[in-house]
Amino acid sequence: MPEHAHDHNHDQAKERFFDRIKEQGFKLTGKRQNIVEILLAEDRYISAKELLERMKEYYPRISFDTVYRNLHLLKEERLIEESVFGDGGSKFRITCDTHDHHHHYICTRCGKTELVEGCPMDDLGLTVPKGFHVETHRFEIFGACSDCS
Amino acid sequence: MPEHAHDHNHDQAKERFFDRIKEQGFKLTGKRQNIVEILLAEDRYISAKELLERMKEYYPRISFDTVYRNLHLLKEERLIEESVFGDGGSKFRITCDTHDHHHHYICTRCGKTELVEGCPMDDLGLTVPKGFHVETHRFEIFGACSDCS
DNA sequence: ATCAATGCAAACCTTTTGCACGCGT
DNA sequence: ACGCGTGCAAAAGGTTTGCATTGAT
Repeated sequence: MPEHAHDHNHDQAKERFFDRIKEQGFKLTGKRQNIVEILLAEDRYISAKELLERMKEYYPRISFDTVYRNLHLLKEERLIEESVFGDGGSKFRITCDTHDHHHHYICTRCGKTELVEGCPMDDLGLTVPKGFHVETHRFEIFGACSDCS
Repeated sequence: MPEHAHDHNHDQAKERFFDRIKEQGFKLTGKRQNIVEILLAEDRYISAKELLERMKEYYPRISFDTVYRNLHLLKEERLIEESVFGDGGSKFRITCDTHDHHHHYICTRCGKTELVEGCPMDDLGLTVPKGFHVETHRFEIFGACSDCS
């Protein structure tokens, strides 16, 4: 893959996210663009706090409420994913649109992720207890990535 | 199983938990006993808030700090388990000592659990990414139990 | 021009901490 | 008697909300 191909894919992905926002009837504001850009460039789980700090570069007056409101909106639209880390705080990452349903290896140091192959709900041959109605599940593998080891 | 057998097992289990606390050099205070008793009787995930309310029956002056301090201690000693629910708040349940490592079906309404047979880390045949050092994992299945459906 | 999005401030909820007193050992 | 455990009060941290203003369409 040529070196500039990555940036091209990156821009393509960005436009796809922007289109999704507009299609859903939400305004494509600078802050929303900025959130998508940051999450897309980082490609890892980052906290609302870190996101806020990064956004202050372009929007010095931005505050937590705007960040959270947009994160909730983007999550509703399934453009980003949320995970509650060990310390109880949430972090967010851009949705990997390469796969539909998936799970992650998550680096607890830097938030970087790798896809898990398969899903325990499909592959584990589970016997769901009688009368139990499954709604959601959570499968996450935490540890240190190769860079952070 | 005769009707009183359950209570007998229950008392046996209770004593085992109390012994564990003493063995580790911690004082067996009334509040610690009460927490174990409540969690043992409930046999489901309950929040610090609910626990506090229940304990007020016996200890009207008890406050959150004591509840949390004891929950942390009991969790350190692996006598209880913690799970972060969808709303971001933690809930706690007595450790099922019947199995060592395990996962749960968890009712999001009442907190009741059922054991999951097997563990995705063992049974999924995972190929851990090169350089990734696995430390912990989380696998939980949420839904409505037969009582709450 | 319209109505959603934002900034500000304040509230909210869960959880944690410092300190002096009380209780299990 | 000793020192951990507890209550109180206050703070911390992350997240949410009401309201007036700004800005994308």
